[in-house]
Amino acid sequence: MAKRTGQVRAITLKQVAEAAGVHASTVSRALNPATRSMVVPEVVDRVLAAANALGYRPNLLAAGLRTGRSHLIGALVPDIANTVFSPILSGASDRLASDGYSIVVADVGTNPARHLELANQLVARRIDGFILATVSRDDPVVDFCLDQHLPAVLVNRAEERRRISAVVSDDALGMQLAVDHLVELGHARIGHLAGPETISTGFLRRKGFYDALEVHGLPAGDYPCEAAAAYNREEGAKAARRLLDAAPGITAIVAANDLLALGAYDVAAERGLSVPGDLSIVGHNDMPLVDMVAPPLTTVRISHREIGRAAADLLLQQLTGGESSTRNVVLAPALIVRGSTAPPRAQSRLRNQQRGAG
Amino acid sequence: MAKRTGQVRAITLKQVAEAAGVHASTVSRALNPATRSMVVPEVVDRVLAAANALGYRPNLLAAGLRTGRSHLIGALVPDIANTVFSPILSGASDRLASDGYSIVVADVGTNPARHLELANQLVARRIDGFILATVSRDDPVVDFCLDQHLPAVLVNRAEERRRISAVVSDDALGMQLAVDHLVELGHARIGHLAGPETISTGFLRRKGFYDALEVHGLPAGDYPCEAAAAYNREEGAKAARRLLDAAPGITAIVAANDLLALGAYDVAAERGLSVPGDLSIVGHNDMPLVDMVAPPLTTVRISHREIGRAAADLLLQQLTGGESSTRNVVLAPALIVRGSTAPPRAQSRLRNQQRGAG
DNA sequence: TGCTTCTCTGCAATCGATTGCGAGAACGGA
DNA sequence: TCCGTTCTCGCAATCGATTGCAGAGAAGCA
Repeated sequence: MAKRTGQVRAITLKQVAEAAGVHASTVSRALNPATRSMVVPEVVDRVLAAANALGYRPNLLAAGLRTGRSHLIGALVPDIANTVFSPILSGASDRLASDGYSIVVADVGTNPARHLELANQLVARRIDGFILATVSRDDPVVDFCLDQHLPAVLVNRAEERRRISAVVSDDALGMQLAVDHLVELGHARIGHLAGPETISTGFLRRKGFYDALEVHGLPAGDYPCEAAAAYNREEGAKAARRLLDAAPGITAIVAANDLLALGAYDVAAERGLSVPGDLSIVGHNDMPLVDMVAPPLTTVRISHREIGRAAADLLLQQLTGGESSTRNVVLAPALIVRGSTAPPRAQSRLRNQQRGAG
Repeated sequence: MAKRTGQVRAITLKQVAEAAGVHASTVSRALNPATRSMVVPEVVDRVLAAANALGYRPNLLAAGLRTGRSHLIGALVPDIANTVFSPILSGASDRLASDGYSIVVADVGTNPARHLELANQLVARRIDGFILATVSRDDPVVDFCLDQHLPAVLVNRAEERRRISAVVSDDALGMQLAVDHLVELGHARIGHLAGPETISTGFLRRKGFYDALEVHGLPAGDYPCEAAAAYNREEGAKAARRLLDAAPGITAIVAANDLLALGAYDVAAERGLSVPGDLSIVGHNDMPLVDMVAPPLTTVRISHREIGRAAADLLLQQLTGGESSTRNVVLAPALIVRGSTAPPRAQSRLRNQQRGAG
């Protein structure tokens, strides 16, 4: 008697048509606001009533097959669980949902060979567009989208030749804010804990850091910089050790990312350096909970949710308006001053090192 | 000359058939491992060669329409950006991807009216199954899935009548571990900072807390408990204030969630109570970075990624094996002892309060 | 050789919605 | 009354892959 398995059979257009006493094509037109004017109001009412009574829901697979538009957006992210990417997804999903689009997420991981494979899989699903949150500076998926004329928007990273629209945080401004803040506090010897060169933010923030120091006329010889192999605490700590070894005179570190900054915290603790007494540290991103660490991290805040929303906006414009001119949306970050930065103490670093060694 | 808009037209089955000199149905059979045996190897090779040469990718929309299986899984989560749900998604996505399934995420937010609406939208996409990460104890979507015979798996919460498979952490065990640890340290007056009663984890952890105290034969009168209105720091702080006001004698707090625990940190700081000297605090979940706060939080670790993976497993079994017996997978949490718990100091709370007030 | 049984492949229907085209009704003007 | 428009609506093709059915040919058997 009861169905053992398999869903309840859904109501189809044809059944609504039968119930309303009209042809399926009429139902289709009556239900679509764009074509509703082709049907007399009386019939529209009858169709709507029948559709409601039966609880009709159009089969989006069938509609997608016919129209070529699936109303699905593919999102390629390196890691869904990353606190940078998940708010981006959330913001984009929010914006897209209000226009009837859904997001299919593909966690591409770090293996670049998988990128194209997963992109192809999404194309096989006939997704209408891509949100590319992948991070590497030269990404084959970008060319892939260009070749196939697939609508796409980059987030967190712009395409150097500006062939694809992008939404990014102003990394140069972010670094400028960080450096300005430290210079104002009196720091003159500032080091940079960079992200990987192959990742766009790693590259751009490093450049931003140099440019920012330039503005203050600080001497080129005092720009120590070490790049971490990955954006995590362990690699941040390793790079921080190299940085402090290579440039023991620095009184402040600007990190390319909060996790790197926390790696620097670990190293400071190792070496008996107090933060911010002996060493000021600035992060980037304002991840959740960095206001709770000891000391609370001064960092550059980026609204990732906003980035996601803006990316969705750009994509929708491409999809609906046919707006095809590529453009970059640059969102301004803000410096959040907390407890990890303070004026430098003269000689304090040395004193502490001795105390730590004793 | 160049296409102004619209994607490059994709290769279809028919084109492959033409190139291989066979009928489309033969191509379909040759490409599908399950039906490949119906085609002679020589033809299979020819078809595969043609498909590869043309770069053929089957249109999953068309296949889904015909077969009724979209190979899409819908995930309903309250907040994609939440550090609890994003690893669940990540784990599930990982597991599903290896079987050719993709995840469509729907951020349902807190508005329960939207739940059914979004669920319906996903059904219209002909998703093959649901992963329900929604949190409220009575969720209309559960009945919806049952009514429509839609395969579904709950995560982080079981269905009381066991009508749907679920993957959960053992909340009772988690609370037992926390309480055991505190009792071992010498605490006798322990309070509970509970989650909202309407949320399943809030309810179950509270129950687990009571049961755990019972095991140690601790008197019923000493079970102070205050429930937060939501799982966040602010509400956690409010509830912690109520808890400390109502039961000033407690020397330890077991929180239902890390964020609530951090709210308790804020209140401890407000009142001049040192953690763990005057007050030990235990969290739940082991969110990223809680090892970096001051003091590092002792908490019950749940592997949310593992939960996601297990949920995907259960769902795939339902989808492919036809395994329809509902079952609950219970994952064991682990206590991670860090710096926020210590033996109670006799009278220390009082002393500190006086010092704080002075 | 004649008959059955298999094996392989092609034919055509099908999934459900959309849409170009044309038929018929309604209407206005002469 | 007749003709040309305009407005509604139905017909049927279409999107691209899957699959039940049947037919062609080969193989097996007497």
